[in-house]
Amino acid sequence: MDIIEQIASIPLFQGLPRPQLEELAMITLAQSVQRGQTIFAEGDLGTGFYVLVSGRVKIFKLSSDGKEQILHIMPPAEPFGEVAVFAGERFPAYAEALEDSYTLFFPRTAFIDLIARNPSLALNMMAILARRLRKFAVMIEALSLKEVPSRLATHFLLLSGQQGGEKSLTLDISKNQLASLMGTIPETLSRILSRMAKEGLIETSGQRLIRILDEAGLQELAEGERRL
Amino acid sequence: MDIIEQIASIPLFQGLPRPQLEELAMITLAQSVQRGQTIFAEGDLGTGFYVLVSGRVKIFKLSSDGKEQILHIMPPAEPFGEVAVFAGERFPAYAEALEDSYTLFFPRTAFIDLIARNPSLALNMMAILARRLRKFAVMIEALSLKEVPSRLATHFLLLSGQQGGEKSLTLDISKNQLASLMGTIPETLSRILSRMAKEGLIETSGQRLIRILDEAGLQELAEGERRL
DNA sequence: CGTGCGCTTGACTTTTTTCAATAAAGGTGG
DNA sequence: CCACCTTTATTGAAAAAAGTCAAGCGCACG
Repeated sequence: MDIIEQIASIPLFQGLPRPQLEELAMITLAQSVQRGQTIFAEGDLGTGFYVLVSGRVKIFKLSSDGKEQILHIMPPAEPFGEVAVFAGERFPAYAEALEDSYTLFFPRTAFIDLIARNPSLALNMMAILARRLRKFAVMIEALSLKEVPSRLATHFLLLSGQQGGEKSLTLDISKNQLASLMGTIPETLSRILSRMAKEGLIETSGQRLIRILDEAGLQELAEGERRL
Repeated sequence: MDIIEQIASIPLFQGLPRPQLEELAMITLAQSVQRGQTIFAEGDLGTGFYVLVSGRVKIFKLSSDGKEQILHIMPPAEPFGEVAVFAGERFPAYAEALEDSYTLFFPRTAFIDLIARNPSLALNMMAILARRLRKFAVMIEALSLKEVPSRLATHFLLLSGQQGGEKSLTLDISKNQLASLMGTIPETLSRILSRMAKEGLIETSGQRLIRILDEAGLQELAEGERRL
């Protein structure tokens, strides 16, 4: 697949006329990154942003004692690092490839220039930023209002919802990473999972498969009306 | 002050040519809200967004058991509710006036229309969204990485930094609300404040004045290198 | 077939919350 | 301006939740 096609298939660029896609292709830098490799670090100069074409990337913050808090796990087709382009010059978090990945890099100035000439691109971009804000608001609520079992139940229900009500969930990250995403540590996560299983809410098979057995029960947990 | 001047003084609309300011003024709805009054509720249809002209507004989420998590305290000149305009049709949180306030309301369709014709407005809007994302990322980090004393220390240092290194801070919200902002409860906040005072890190006078006595000590707390 | 990393489990400590009672502040109306 | 009343803040004791440290298991990978 050539670069223009790749660009055209990114939701962010949906609706852009052909000539501007070509223009984008001219300024794009294709980049392969290996699993575990850092794409950018917090504080780095943000001279542009990335779009993930294939693979998976985690965006995270690091505390002074080295613990990491995952902010996003980026699936393909999502832009990342774009906040630096609009809000300031420095990246506010780290980005690291979880798998061998392939990204496109868009330099800041050329991109801003393009936006200035293309309202539909601007609207796409704003929709993406707004959606992300919404997701963060949910995360903040979850982190601060609820205990870990509630957060976890919320997360499972959300995943299940995203997968069309599917009762069998495949975690796409390790439990260590899930713990970080939930704002806790692996030990606590592990204990809570086994308590959930003991109460017949879920069933785990292998280390990445989770089956929801009692959706209503999880719902109660999520809302704090029940405890383990 | 007439509406056009009010609009022109809002950073979001910086750089808009006069005719478009006039256009905006035509579609704007001025609105007074009293302290304690709800401006919109989570789930309400977002037919537009607001800009705060005077007063203060809190944006918050409510858990099923009624506890609230404050997401923002909006100062004058800031837009709010704009996420609904770009990401979907429903407001993702509640907005309530903390003081008697005065807002301008901008209907969604007319605003999107204007953006489509005005790149600089689009860029302003993106900068605001991006800045907000950045702030949320910091909040998520704080909520999940640190214990309450660290979060509080971080918050004080941040406030002090915003006020140009000023050592005397005036809280612009009640301690109940500060507790919610820190993701904890008033009792815990109260205990931690008194421990901070006992250790000579801060000094409180009245219920809204805090003086930083030992900045380096707060710094250590914030970074988890010290405990109370 | 062993080594390593991720995951689990147990005992213990620390932190935070809960519940309840009291104290202080701020605003209101006399 | 004061007394009252509501709201907001503080404090104590006990319970619960989460984190730390340490040890052990198991599966994947070389």
